[in-house]
Amino acid sequence: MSVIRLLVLGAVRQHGRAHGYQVRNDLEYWGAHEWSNAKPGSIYHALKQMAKQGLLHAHEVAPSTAGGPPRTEYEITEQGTEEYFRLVREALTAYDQKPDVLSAGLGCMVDLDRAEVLDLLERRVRSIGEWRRAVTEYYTPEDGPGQLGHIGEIMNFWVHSADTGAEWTRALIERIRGGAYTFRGEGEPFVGVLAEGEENPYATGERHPGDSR
Amino acid sequence: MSVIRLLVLGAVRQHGRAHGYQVRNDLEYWGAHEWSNAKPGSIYHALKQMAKQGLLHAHEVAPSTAGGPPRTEYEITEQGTEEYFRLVREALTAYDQKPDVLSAGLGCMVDLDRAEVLDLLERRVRSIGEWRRAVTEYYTPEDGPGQLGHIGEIMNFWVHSADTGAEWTRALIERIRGGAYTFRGEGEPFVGVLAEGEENPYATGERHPGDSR
DNA sequence: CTGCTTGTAGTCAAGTTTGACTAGCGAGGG
DNA sequence: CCCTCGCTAGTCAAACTTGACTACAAGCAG
Repeated sequence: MSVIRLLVLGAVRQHGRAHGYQVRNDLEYWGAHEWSNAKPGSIYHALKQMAKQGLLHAHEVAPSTAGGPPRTEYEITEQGTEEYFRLVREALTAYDQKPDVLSAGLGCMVDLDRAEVLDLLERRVRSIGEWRRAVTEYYTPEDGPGQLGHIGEIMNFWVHSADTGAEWTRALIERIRGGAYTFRGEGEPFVGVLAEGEENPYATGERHPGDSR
Repeated sequence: MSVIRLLVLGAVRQHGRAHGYQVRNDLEYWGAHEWSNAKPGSIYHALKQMAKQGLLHAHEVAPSTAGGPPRTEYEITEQGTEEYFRLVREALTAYDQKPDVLSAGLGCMVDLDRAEVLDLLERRVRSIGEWRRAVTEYYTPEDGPGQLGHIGEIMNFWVHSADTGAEWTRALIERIRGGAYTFRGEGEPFVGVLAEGEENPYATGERHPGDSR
């Protein structure tokens, strides 16, 4: 499960056709540089790699309109779209303690039907429950939990995270069931990418890592 | 902040002298393969890299006593010990939304004084608070939070994680203040590594990734 | 005593991530 | 007019991670 791939596919897909810098800006707009490893190097690498694997189609394109080196534009292929949906579904369902995966899934969930998202999130809650049961059974010695010493705090922390994660997911399910947000097939979708030249209202003000000095 | 480095340094340090497979087993004992990227490749790589950097001293040692290729034993150097403490402190203090970092910090916290750990955890709570303030101010548009659409759920999720994380940390502080666990200088330390040949009671039963088939 | 499985110990190539670096263009100051 | 700054757009080497693979020894089934 690569978060970067999911995010990049999602960004390219919403644009129809996008170059690397656009993707990079979208991810910043989503705040992805804060909660995932969405750095320029990773983004450009993911684009190239997925183009090589046929998930994206690369158009070698004109020298950029606004200075800088020539840029390549990408379009998502049918295969890429399939992979995209597979990744979104997985991100919403699987509990792997990686918060970035869920975050990315949340950003992309409106590309699915409301009903399916609800189903996936229900699954998520169940899978958290199963995980919790497995862990607590496994790491609870017969002679009481004291055996583990401070190492037990690690287990305690996991379990706490799982519980609060499940609780949050249930609340999200209620919000979505209650009609929040606009999902696939429900009319005008929420615009989650920046148009060409549009400025990012959530720009961090931090310098781009690519900038020298 | 490399979790692997922290874990590996911690394991080698507790043993005094350890070879790769021992470290690998300790990390499994701690459950680290579940909540971090502690795979054999990463572990051996970290050992070699840190040896190259002078954090560990490598003894090219006899062919293994129990089959398999000859093994190298490692000892932590003074520089490595410094780095170890730096990493533990950082892991306990910094809030970077990476649960594996905190987990590793918890596993190693007893190598510090009780008072210092309490101080570090208090800082952690404060730093979560600051982070929360920054995020909520930043990502709350003037015209109400509805602006963000479903993207707002990502922020919501972060903030929820931060809040429950702070709550858990406060509870941990209380447990430690209340006398739980044995910290540095408080007598017989909890044995957190497996002796040579000791079996791991928490072995996953899953096959080692290194095993063929 | 042959072949098969299990356990010990580690290597390797391929893929990914990181952080620093390059390079073109326009705006604005001096 | 020249020079620097900041923005656009991307590259690159070095480090790290992954998952599959190697190799040796002991146990044991037939």
